[in-house]
Amino acid sequence: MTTYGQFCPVAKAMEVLDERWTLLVVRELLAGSTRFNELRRGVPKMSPALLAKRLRSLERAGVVRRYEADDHPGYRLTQAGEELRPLVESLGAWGTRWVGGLGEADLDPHLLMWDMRRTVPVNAWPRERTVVAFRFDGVSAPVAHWWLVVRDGEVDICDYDPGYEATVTVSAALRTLVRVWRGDLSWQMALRGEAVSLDGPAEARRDLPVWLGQSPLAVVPRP
Amino acid sequence: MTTYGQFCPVAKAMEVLDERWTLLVVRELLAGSTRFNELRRGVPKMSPALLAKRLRSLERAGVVRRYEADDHPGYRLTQAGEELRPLVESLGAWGTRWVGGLGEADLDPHLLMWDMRRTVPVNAWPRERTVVAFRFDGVSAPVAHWWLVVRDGEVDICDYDPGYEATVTVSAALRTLVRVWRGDLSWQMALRGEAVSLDGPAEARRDLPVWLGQSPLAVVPRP
DNA sequence: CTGTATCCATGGCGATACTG
DNA sequence: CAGTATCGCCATGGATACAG
Repeated sequence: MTTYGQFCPVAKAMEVLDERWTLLVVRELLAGSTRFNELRRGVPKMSPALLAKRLRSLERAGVVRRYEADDHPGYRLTQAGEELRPLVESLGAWGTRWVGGLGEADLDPHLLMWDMRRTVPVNAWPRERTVVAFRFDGVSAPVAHWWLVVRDGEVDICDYDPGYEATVTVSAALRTLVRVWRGDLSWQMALRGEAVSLDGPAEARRDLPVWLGQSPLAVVPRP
Repeated sequence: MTTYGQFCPVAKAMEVLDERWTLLVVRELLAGSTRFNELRRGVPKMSPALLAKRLRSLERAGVVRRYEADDHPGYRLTQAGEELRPLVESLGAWGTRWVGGLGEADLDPHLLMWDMRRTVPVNAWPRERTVVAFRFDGVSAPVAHWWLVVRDGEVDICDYDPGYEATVTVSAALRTLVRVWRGDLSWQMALRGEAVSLDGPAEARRDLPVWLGQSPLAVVPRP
């Protein structure tokens, strides 16, 4: 941890938080991840060594506590860590409003599916098992096809065919679906312009935008 | 600017903001500084080359706009920059609550005086010229003595005797006065315990805590 | 599954000096 | 006053392999 040589609380806070990846790890913890590899999936481009290092720093700073339960370790936020929620939310709102341009490298389909997995409104889905297949155009084969399976309030994602027939198939450029997810583009506009196309029974096609919804930050008003 | 390879708005925001010093420069701009050397005084440990570099990055990111006026350049926040205010405030509140421990290197008297200069409640001061002298114990000679001069709603600080007689002299360990300023310790407690001693007419001694006040973040409730 | 160990290149950043 | 120019270190962190 490098220091600023200032007593200002903003500077003291940044000494803890300004290192690369730190607030993204906090974001994952705020989203409910606790296990090491669960955290990794939220920050896949971060090396495990660095994640371990950051977790130790955050522990020393009193933001995170490591615990052992059922013979497997886990991490949770302390009260100090939990109180970073408004800060991370501000950051997300600001990023939504003012940092729109996405590079090709930002378009990670795994992260999109992982994000859907944890925020999809399961209560809005049919009670019986429902499978949504995704086909991303212009993405290399191994990550172009994904499946979202919802059953009994449980959500799973696969990058292989789970064997059940898809209720709806969603086809779109990855960039387009990311934009819809972020709220840069509405479901309505995307479907009307055929930037996203759906395949399946009419009723399911009608309901799909409600099933998937959008990222929690999508509601942030744009400048 | 290093990237995270994530479309998440939190990550996109951090790409702009997570580099060392960046949010401290924004803090200075939010506090009203506009000129290059004025900004420098708020981040004295930052090299001018690095400050220039950060200002350019922030300009590219659309957070800051450089302008020319009266033949001298200046910097001001754009709307995107202004909207960082709640974020910086959250950061300050969090730092106040959870990052209390100050190292010796954090105790910079120049920053303390500079911070007072811009937030002192001038309307609470007498109308005639008023001088408060500071004597910091255990600080090397050239920065142990300071003067705060208030007249006609104008505040000035000097590190040399301005020639006018001091209305009140404040003597304290630098750490103590910093703690009072941050709100870690009340004026009342500090004066009662004689951690801070005042010299001057009774009325002025009584009013001094109101004249100086505390940092805006001092009101943040502690855990 | 939960991390460690090691290596290496990059470049960030601190320090200092200097210029229009 | 408002920055540039230059230098060089060392730490950051990316990559990969591996271990309990």
